[in-house]
Amino acid sequence: MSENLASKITDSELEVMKLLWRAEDALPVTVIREQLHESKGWEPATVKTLISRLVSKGAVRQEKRNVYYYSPVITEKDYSSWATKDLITRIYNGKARDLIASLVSSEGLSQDDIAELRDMFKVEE
Amino acid sequence: MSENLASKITDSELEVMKLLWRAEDALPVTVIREQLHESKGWEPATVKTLISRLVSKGAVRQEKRNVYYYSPVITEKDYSSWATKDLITRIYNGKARDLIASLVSSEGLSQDDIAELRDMFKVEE
DNA sequence: TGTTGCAGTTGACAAATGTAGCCTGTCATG
DNA sequence: CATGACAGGCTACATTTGTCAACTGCAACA
Repeated sequence: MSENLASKITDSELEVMKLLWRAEDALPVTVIREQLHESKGWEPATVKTLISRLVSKGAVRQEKRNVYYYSPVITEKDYSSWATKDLITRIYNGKARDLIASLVSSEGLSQDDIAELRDMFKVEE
Repeated sequence: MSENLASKITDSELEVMKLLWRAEDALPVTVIREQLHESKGWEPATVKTLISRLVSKGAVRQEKRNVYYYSPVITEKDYSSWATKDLITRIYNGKARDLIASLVSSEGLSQDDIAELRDMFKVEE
């Protein structure tokens, strides 16, 4: 892993981040816990651990009200940009266009996708 | 991590794979060891461990000559396709075009890249 | 006011990962 | 033939990650 702030978000932690990103506002543990129990079957303790780790890493901020409320520090956009760049660095020798070339060749894209992309690049003049 | 064969290749192991991918032919440990000592400063033992793990995982095949020669089972193309798809699944909600949109917006692509891509999509009719 | 519930904190523990040493047998070389 | 280098196989050990339980204190509620 090329080192960075966003880097250290692990797969499990990412699930928490996704939740926070989707939320309008800061969330109390209660909500996070419930949702991740639903979707992932994680026990309260597990969720608490993940949140704590994210806070230590500076990826999530806690805000004191009656009870702590949590909100993301790292934005989804920042994170996905970072992750993408990381992939490109590690696997495509730093060449973004190699990534796309790979996508285009290996049925990673549907015909629709390709059409859409063609438009995208047309407009993007 | 979405599970798969290629999945289990770790960052360190990937360095070994890259070497094998670049090689025309199967390589003896000697060569692998030397190169990774150069580029990564890894001790012989470390390299041996990585190779062993790759063999157990079925990502690398060993072929007995005087001494074992190693060659990749998983191709670079397969691996990068998998890794890319994995990124898309995990971060872009499975939508490849979101990945590309992200690249286009967040200066992940140079003007040259974009021009090149436009051509790519033109031809790719 | 005593009791119960849960947020926060700490500790735990197995599996995976990064990194590396030791031992043994073989093979080339003196 | 004796010896030294090194391949292969096994072991080791710290750190990270995935999962979770136990303890502690506050706060609501009977």
